[in-house]
Amino acid sequence: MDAQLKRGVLDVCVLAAIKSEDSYGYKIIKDVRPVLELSESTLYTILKRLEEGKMLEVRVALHEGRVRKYYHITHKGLERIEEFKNEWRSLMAIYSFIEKGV
Amino acid sequence: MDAQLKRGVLDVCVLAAIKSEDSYGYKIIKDVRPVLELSESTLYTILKRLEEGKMLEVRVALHEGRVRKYYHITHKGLERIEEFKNEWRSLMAIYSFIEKGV
DNA sequence: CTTAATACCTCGTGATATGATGTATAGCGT
DNA sequence: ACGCTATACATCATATCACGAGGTATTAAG
Repeated sequence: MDAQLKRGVLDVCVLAAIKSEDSYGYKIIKDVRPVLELSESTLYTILKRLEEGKMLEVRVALHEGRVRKYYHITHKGLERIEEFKNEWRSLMAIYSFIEKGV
Repeated sequence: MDAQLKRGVLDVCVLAAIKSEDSYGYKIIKDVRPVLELSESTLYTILKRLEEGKMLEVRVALHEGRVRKYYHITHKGLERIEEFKNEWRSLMAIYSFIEKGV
């Protein structure tokens, strides 16, 4: 998929991936990949950004000798998802415009 | 609308605006604005990029003493629009993912 | 003469996706 | 013991791109 088109949806996809259950980087990648390819460097950049933006909270845990960072979505993160759903309506209008032309 | 979400659709919107009839910068802005806000600096940047990418061709004309640059879509430009329509299908799948979560 | 509309353009900045690269552990086959 | 793969994290340099700020020039209206 076009890199530019990804930009608007990647953040929200990551939030959606942790919405119903806390998750960690490696698992998020596996969950999101079937619907949208993303690299590790991209994911960890996004997670950091979302944390700075208070969209999620981090909790470190040990799992079979390895460190895992579990991410939990915040109220603000949930709001971001709702905001995207509203933007989707605008996107539908844009699609109509592209289909029909002027 | 979110700046990041725009990135994937702006180019195609401009192409759609000249698809059925040749147009020029100032008019393109007026035509696209109702569906998607864009500034002049953005539009002219996009037009230059699309020209470099052979998506459109330019023709200079005089209109009531003022210079106008008319843009005409190329075969490649039309292909770009079709490509977007395919990407739209992926985008729908992504939307479902965001709605449902994991 | 001033203001608004038409019509073009450039430059610097901030945001951000990604490949390359690095670190470390667990488990499995040979 | 050794190598390989999967798991799991992270950083940095680079390229792309939307946009505000600013610039030039003509026409028409007030």
